[in-house]
Amino acid sequence: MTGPARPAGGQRPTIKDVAALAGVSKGAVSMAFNGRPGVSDATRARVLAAAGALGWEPNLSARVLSGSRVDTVGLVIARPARMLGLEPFYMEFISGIESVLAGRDSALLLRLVRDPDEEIEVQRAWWRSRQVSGSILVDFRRDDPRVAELAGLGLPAVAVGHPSLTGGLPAAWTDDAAAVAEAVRYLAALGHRRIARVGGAAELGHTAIRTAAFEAAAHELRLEQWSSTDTDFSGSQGARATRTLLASPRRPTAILYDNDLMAVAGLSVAAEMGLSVPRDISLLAWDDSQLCQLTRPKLSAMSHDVFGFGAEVARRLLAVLDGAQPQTGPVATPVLAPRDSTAPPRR
Amino acid sequence: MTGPARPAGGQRPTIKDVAALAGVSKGAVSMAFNGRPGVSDATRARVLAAAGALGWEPNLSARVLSGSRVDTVGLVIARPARMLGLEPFYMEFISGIESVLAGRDSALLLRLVRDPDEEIEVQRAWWRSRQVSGSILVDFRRDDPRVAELAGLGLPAVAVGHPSLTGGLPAAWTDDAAAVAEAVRYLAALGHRRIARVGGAAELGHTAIRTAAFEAAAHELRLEQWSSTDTDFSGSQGARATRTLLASPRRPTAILYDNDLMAVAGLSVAAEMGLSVPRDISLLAWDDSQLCQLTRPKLSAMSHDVFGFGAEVARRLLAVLDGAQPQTGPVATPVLAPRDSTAPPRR
DNA sequence: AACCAGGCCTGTATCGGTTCAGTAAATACG
DNA sequence: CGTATTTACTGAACCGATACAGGCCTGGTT
Repeated sequence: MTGPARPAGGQRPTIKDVAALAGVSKGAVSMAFNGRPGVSDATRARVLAAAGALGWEPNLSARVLSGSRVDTVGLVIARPARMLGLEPFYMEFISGIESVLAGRDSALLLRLVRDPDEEIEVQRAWWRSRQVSGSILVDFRRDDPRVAELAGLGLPAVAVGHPSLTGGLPAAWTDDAAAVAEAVRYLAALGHRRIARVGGAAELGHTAIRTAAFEAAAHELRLEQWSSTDTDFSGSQGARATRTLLASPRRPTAILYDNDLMAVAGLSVAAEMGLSVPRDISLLAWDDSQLCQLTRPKLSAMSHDVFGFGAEVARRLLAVLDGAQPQTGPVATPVLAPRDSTAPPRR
Repeated sequence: MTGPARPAGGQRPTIKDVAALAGVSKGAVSMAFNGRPGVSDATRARVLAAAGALGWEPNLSARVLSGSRVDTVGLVIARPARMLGLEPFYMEFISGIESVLAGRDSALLLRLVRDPDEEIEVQRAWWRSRQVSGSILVDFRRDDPRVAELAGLGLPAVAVGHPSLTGGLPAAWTDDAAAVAEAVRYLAALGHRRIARVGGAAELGHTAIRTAAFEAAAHELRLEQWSSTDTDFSGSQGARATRTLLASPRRPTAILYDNDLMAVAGLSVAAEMGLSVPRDISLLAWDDSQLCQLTRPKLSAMSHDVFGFGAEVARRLLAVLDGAQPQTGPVATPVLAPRDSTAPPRR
């Protein structure tokens, strides 16, 4: 006994089936289901019952096609896959984005690519084919080609990065310059006069910003010696850079890292070279993921709320999609979380 | 001087605009653009030129609606956000999935939720509204409600988990039982007679499988003493479990962990308690992300190719979507990567 | 010269929704 | 009680693509 209302196996029901079962027109089903006025309470109830019975949910494509707003947010990350696995940053950032999107029935379309040009291709295709209603852009470079390209496209976007990098796009960023300055001042206040920094990827704009801020702070505090090295953010390069620093004739007494992972690597290099942390060398991490509290000694770090950062970025993008005035501004500045890997230098 | 072919600001061109510019009908544009026969080479060239000039890309929704196959793959991860940030596993797994999807112009729709019931809701909505053409399911539990639910829906899926957990769904898994057995045999061969295990989340099926395999191996090898503790995979719980173990009167001489993070945590607990690794206690990690090589001593680990695992799962799902016979079977078994955290026990 | 076969292209139906003008019935008003 | 207003709903147009039946050439056969 096959009910005529339920189409044959595998077939998903359409609005027509629901309309037939409820004994109304397609239009009425649409109004009822979307909570629009124009149908009586009784009819609305009948429609919802019919939809429930058939397990009907409006076809998203059809909905989008007929002009409804549906928010799918795009995120493209352009870093080598191997590098991503270990970066706690992104997963937490994504979690934050999701926490906001979930409440709005929006979804995150994620794509990992190799380089910025490929990202542009993806963003362009997504936008033109209407797969996304807006995008979140990360990892800006100096003179980032995405700025002009995406602005030209008209793709609504929120950029994660300092305005000096993100052009006219609505942006959100952490004040890394201030954070670096705080970090250096803290180390200097402990008495350190020779401070090194193991930075991130040279091509990324925020690395340059931090490097400049580091130099400025070093000058201002009249440090005896300082240096910045660039890496690819990986643990192995962090280790290598640390090894070089610690093997130099007048080695630094403190090192500032651009992420947690490299600081962890630095910790074992110090051990490997027979140096005690923080007695012989102070280490200061960046991001402050859980990792920092799992090492021995626990890592002091510049700490920020990555989850909240992601959430805020998502909120701003949704606001843009709602047609609100784009909000551009910094989010909370990373603050120092002093733990056991920093101390005054031995004299 | 506004060309009539280019619609006003912000408006994305449609197939109609392209047709007009190329001086042909919509149908011809469709054929030309999709490489179908029925148009002359000259016309095809004109159409492609027009499309390029306008920056036209077919509207995905319209395409899907009119019956074309477009693959969007869904992935829902049901774990607390805080736990995800530090799990290198997922990012690498996702990278692997992406590496395959990218070649097929498919995208990954990602959603993070709190619990399996919420996941079912999401999957159901995605499928019914045709947002995804298939899904990848992870983190199976005993009697997982998703099996029946999604099979009933008819959602094409590939399950990541042992068939004893994934019901009739096409599945891919690592042979954790064999890997645990190898781990225990290795430790026993080194001379360890008291071995403990710090396991993952009790509710996850693969944790149960590993626990059972651990017990079986312990029996088989007539170990003097063994125990398994469950955790939530977090570093802090890994540390706590380790502390308890090492503080017990007849403490184990070797500990096997269910992920890298907890092993790292274990390492610092050992240090904190004045125990030397591997002289006083051997530690063996699981997954073998980059992290294992950044600690001191370097962590021995059960190593597997998470990136490749993700890629294989994606390949199997795409095969299912292509209508091929679903492929169910294990992927490569984790193998031992001995490093510096395991050694014969002190006598 | 008449006919047929392809090749190339147009026109229209279709997918599954939303929207809106229009209509019929119910209610309000004078 | 007749007319204006409101409410509840229908039917058709439309979104932007694809698919397919059919029309018009051109060239080859008989």
